[in-house]
Amino acid sequence: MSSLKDVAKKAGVSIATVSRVINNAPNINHETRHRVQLAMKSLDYRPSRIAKRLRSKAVSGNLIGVMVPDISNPFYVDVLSGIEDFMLSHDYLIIMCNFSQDEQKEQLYLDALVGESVDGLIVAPAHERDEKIIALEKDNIPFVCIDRGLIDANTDLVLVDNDKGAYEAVCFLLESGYKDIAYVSGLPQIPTSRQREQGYRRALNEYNIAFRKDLVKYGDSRMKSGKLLTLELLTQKIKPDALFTGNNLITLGALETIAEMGLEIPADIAIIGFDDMPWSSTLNPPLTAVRQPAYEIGRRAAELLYQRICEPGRPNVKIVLETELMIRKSTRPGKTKTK
Amino acid sequence: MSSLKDVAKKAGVSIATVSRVINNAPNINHETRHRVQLAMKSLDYRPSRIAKRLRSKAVSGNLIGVMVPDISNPFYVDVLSGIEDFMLSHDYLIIMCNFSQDEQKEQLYLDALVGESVDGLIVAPAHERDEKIIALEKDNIPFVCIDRGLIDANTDLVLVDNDKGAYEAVCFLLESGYKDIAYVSGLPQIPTSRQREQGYRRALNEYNIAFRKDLVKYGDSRMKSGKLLTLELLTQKIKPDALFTGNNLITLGALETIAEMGLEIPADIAIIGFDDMPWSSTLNPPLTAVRQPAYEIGRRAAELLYQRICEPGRPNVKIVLETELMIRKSTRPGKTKTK
DNA sequence: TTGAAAGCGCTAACAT
DNA sequence: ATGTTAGCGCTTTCAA
Repeated sequence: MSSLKDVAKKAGVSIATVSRVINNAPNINHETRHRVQLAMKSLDYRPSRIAKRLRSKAVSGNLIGVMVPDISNPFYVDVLSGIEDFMLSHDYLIIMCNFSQDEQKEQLYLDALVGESVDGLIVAPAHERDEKIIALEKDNIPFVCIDRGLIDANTDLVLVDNDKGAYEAVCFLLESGYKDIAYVSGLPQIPTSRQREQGYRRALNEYNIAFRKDLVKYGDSRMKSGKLLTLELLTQKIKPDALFTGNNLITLGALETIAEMGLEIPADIAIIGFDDMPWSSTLNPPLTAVRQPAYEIGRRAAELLYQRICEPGRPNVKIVLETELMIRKSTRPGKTKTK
Repeated sequence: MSSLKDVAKKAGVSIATVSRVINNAPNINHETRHRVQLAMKSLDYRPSRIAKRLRSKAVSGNLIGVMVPDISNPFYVDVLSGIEDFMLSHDYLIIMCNFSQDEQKEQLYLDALVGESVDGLIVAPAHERDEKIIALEKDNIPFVCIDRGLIDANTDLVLVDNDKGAYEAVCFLLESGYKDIAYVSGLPQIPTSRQREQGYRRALNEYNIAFRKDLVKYGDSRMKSGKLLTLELLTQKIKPDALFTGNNLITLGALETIAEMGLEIPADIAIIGFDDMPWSSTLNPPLTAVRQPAYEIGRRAAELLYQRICEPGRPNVKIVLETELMIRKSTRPGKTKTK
């Protein structure tokens, strides 16, 4: 790899001049610039981003970190796409960290990211009291939270109205005549799990249906958990007639149990999932789901981070995006209030 | 952020000594080491990975780049997981680059990656004559290819026997009595697309079924393309009675068209997809698919890269993993040779 | 066992 | 309009 020095020598100028043409500073002789550019071409010069970052951290090092809890979750994949699209167009690279909802792994990654002198972070905190994330403020490294807010810190934040999304889904179920609606939750320490439960309860309440403990099951937020929890639900004495599943992976797991038990949707059991997926309509039957604008979340978060990097002092902003209930066929039609 | 200098001052030693305890060099006074460690703790010291990388590129900079053509494809997500799991345990960070099968984007990323002085790359080349990748050899940066080999270069390579996987799938279709089997392909310049077509043709040949041009459709490798191509296929004069789809996204698209046309699987049309997905069994009906060990591919590739970083001179190795036909319900049973 | 100092590739004063 | 130079935080001789 050739360096500034090599280019300078070849072009017969000082390294400062080369640096100037690279960052196209004003006041450069036209002919000089040309000569330098030629030298760069012929040497196949590519600037060292790390040297640049090491030298001047004020200015863009063009690298950010993204911490997601689960890369196998299509939701986060879409978020990542949104982040990547925005960042690429600003010459930023992304270090992807998949911390698997494991706080030790999270800390490992955080330290490494700091060591890389990233310009900023986009993070889905493990939970709302995640001091490891809060600590970033002390280190003065810009970050924006996605999906999950921090309780003791005022930060940039992009998420969705989980309570409302859940509320609408459960109301829809209730209006369709379902009464024994179960909620298959993810990890209760994750804010979204609880906000969605809140919406669920709010809907029940509104329709004067008593909340029943045995109809809510907590697990981790993965497919296997959804599968197991659903099995529990469908084999206990009081069986639900409808399932509200806490995220897309849980939904998939639930679907598997339902299929294995030979149950029909919606004849035997109805289901609405939180998170829509590109293939939701190809499921059996097409799945009714609460759609989060995942790509948009990512894109907005990236925008916010970029702004903050450029202008560290600006006030924090919280962006709440809307969910959308995608009504398909996993629920029996009809507004019959009688079950 | 505190630096070596800060720690050195606090511990009352030179920065060289601090560096030594960090890299636990031999010959350090026990008491000194302790003092330094204390200082590091109290200052919350985290080493600058970029300074390290800048200084000594021979030794591990602990950063690699991964270039995938499509992060929305669950196959690559699994590959990424495999890479990440291995690399994390070796203190490596991953810069994720999603080049979207766009060669300009690919070049952009490649340059940036070189600028980051990554220790190595894991790449799925855009096609088998991708000179941008081959050029990495000149720059002396280690890389291993996944999923797609390079034709003019001898490299480390991890992939699957695509020909065989396709062959088995199509044979299975043939044995089940299907005769007009279509192949919904991805981009023909991608080696896997062609290898899978090869397997398809080989099977046809074996069963004395003439290859028919109008039963093979090429598109890009995304869901929409699968959807469109399938629509073409199912509305043309000679309709196929079975579909062999070139990758998971294409499969999903095909499924969508089939559903929209109100066709039943396998009664009206059979389908086998290349690539299995975690939710294949929850599809309607459970999808028969050619499973690639994606996670394993990633893991092996990471291993290979790590080895090569440690021992640049070792001979190239090519790892060919086996596919597995996951027989489920998207195909009509029976060995009837009569259609 | 420890320290001093050079230098990795770059930017940003400061000179000229 | 261009050159000189001092670092950024680290590793690594070379000395002591």
